Amino acid sequence: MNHIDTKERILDAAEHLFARDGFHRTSLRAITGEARVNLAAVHYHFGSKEALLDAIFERRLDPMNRSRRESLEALVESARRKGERPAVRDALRAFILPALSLAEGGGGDFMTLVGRTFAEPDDALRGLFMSRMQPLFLLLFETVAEALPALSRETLFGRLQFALGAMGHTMCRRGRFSILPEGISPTGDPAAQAEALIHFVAAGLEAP
Amino acid sequence: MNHIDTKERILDAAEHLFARDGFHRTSLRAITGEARVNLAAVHYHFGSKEALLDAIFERRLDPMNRSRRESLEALVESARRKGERPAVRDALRAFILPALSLAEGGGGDFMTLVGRTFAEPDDALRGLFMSRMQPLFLLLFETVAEALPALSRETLFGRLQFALGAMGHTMCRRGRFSILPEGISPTGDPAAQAEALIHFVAAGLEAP
DNA sequence: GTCTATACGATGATAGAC
DNA sequence: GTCTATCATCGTATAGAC
Repeated sequence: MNHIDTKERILDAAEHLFARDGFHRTSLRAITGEARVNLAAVHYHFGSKEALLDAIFERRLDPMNRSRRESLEALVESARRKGERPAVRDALRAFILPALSLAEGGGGDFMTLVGRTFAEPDDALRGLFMSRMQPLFLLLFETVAEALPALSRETLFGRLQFALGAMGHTMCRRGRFSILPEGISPTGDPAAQAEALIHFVAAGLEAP
Repeated sequence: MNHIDTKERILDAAEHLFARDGFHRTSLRAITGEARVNLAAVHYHFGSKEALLDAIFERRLDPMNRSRRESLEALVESARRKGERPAVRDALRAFILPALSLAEGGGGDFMTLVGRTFAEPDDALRGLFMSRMQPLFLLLFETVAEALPALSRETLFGRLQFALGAMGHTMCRRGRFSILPEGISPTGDPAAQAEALIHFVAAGLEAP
């Protein structure tokens, strides 16, 4: 009867260790050790190490993306009612703020894991993440296309790739900077950093 | 007497396979198989799988970064002589064009590997790359700081992180797009894509 | 249905013969 | 310098206890 506890304990331990050490460097034995379950429980409940990662995504990403979708659709609808175009910044905010909320509400490990997986060299792992993100990326693309009708779809697509790269890298590093010029102590405020990111990306997308 | 050939053959095979399959998914046995050398030769010549990756970086990254450094220093010097400020776009070009040249001149595998490592979740691997890049990143920071004196150093540092994220992600993916909206067939011209990237990033850095 | 014990092939690393 | 042999550890698979 404690199979739910077992699954949740495995998910919690794996989320924490995958975020801290990366997928490939985390062994199933480390996960089952931290979760205090048997090694074979992972394969019984999830099937494989990769499927365990997928289950982590399912648990947190799907609800977060539903919230993002609702915000984006409300933004487009509201702009249409007023006969205006949606603002690029509002579209970016609808995409970024749910991630910020999750990160500040105890889901910091997960957001680090998301950023790492978006930048993942291993296409099999990246595919797990991207297949859940693709519909939302397409919606973001169409929303920004409405906001910036002067850009060709090809140009906008290229710029959105750059924008996602900047956003993914920011989420992935989450304040862990590798290079620090003399006298720089970066702000630790995630909300301010999110606004700076939105400002940067919006300027790039809106470039002539 | 063929130890030089052995080292070079291992480096070539490892560069190719690390770029194609990623570091963790490439086994030493696959590398030594392709290079047609004994498994233990890797540890004799390089010491470990990680040290092999580091040797790959040393072989290509150090010459490329010397070229970047010369371009950046020439840019700053030329602007000072004319009593002007360097242009953000020129600084970005000095940084990006050597990578583009290498990619188009047969070093495509290496540039893919660089992009992958910049986005690498494993801090040990990422550190190998970052320690070689740090001096150049600092020079890029100081150059852009001269180009944009109105920005505080904290603001500029944050924006440069976003910019490096966009650049790294672009190099990492190198035309392999995961999401393609209806009717989009992205340009395959690397030079045009590099200019679009410079345009995007410059707009973000120069935002008010 | 849940969970455990145990074993399998492959991996990175190492020691020592030549 | 090069090679063979060997090691601990990895993800995975399965048989069987409760």
